[in-house]
Amino acid sequence: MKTLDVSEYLDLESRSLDALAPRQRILKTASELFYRNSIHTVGIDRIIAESGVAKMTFYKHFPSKANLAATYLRHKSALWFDMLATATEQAGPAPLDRVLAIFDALNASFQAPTFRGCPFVRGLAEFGPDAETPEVQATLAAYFHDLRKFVASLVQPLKLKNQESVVVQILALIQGSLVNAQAMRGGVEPLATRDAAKVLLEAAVQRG
Amino acid sequence: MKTLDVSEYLDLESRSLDALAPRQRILKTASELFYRNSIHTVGIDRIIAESGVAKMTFYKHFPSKANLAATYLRHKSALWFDMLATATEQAGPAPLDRVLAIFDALNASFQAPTFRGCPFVRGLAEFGPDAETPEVQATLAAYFHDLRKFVASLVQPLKLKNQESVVVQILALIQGSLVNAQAMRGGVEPLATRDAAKVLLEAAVQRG
DNA sequence: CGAGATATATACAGACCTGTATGTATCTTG
DNA sequence: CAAGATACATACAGGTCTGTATATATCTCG
Repeated sequence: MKTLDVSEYLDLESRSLDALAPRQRILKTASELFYRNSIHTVGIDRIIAESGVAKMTFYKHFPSKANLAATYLRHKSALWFDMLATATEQAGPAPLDRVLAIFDALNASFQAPTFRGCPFVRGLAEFGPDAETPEVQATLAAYFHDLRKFVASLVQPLKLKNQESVVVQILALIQGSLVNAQAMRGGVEPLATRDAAKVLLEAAVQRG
Repeated sequence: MKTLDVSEYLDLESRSLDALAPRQRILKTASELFYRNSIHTVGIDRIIAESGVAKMTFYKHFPSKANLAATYLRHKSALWFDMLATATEQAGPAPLDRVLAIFDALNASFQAPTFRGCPFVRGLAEFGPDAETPEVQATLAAYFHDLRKFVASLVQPLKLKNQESVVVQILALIQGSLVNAQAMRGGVEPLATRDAAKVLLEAAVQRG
């Protein structure tokens, strides 16, 4: 997992727009618009208008829209991994609890009225393999790589024989619960995927 | 599950382009372009050019691009449910086998070099709640509703106490394995989610 | 054959897109 | 205070987008 400078991203959420420097104001506005709608349906002009910034200022800070999109994704990734680290650490030392804390964190984020699914799955949908935006695609690939590494680091202490399979199962439950929450807002048993992860982990532990 | 006329969609895949009537030719071309890339990044002009059809002919058959997008999604839905029905029926009468057949079908489709993830998850990513395309959004909602009903109909014979939770778990594994396959092409244990479904179903049966 | 439907070719309107050019104001800092 | 960096406002170039208009050709079928 590459280290990432989160200083740029962390307090973007709490501060109000006009208390931020132009670059942060652009990033905050773009982040909300990109996530609420989609990247392709939000134009530079709208981001500039809503962030109250001049066009030249925008292009001084972000050389292209693709670079802004990649920065937005890195921003979301930093926030998400920060939340994951906090949640798993607070869950105590037991590996099982730490993995299950992921699903508690997910369920909490589903409650937000602004929840719109996983930014990275949605990014994959918009920027497929044929898209000519290498920075965006590299950012997406890095996220999925890092998430897998993170889950593996939580599962690793269990010393399971088939660790790779269990990691893939947990990842599937994570992504699947995100899709479920996005596709059927509320009409879904919130604890179901958490319970599933518990059953799978306990079964894997028993098998050794 | 609403009945759907699949006659328009079924043999679209096998026949060559110039053996099809204009409407089918447009739909086949659009389907491939939309799925390989995305809906927003493929323009009407490109679909017209590659399907070898005049612009007026296109707008005679499809009143708008949104209508074509919805038709594309219905096309994908019909193919997918048709494949699911075949796979589950061929799996025999045992409910467990029938559910697991879903994952065998999924793993088979992951092998195709044209695989690009779930068209409906990707559709959600492009057409969020704020998009002004009611036909597309209704088609997406119908798909997720139908998939849930389908899984429920497979689980129902098991007469489980917590059937709703098990259905949600299976759905999460389905969507999660689709995301995994799209995000980490090949670098994933193919049988992991199938095994997970088996463990979860057996545990649920034991609990009654 | 002949008429109506269907498909074709091409041009165009109007809106939106990303990115640049030009010039002015404000803010920081030595 | 003065100078350089930073941000502002506005206009514009060149491209793409969806959808329409106009006129011609081909195909079906009574």
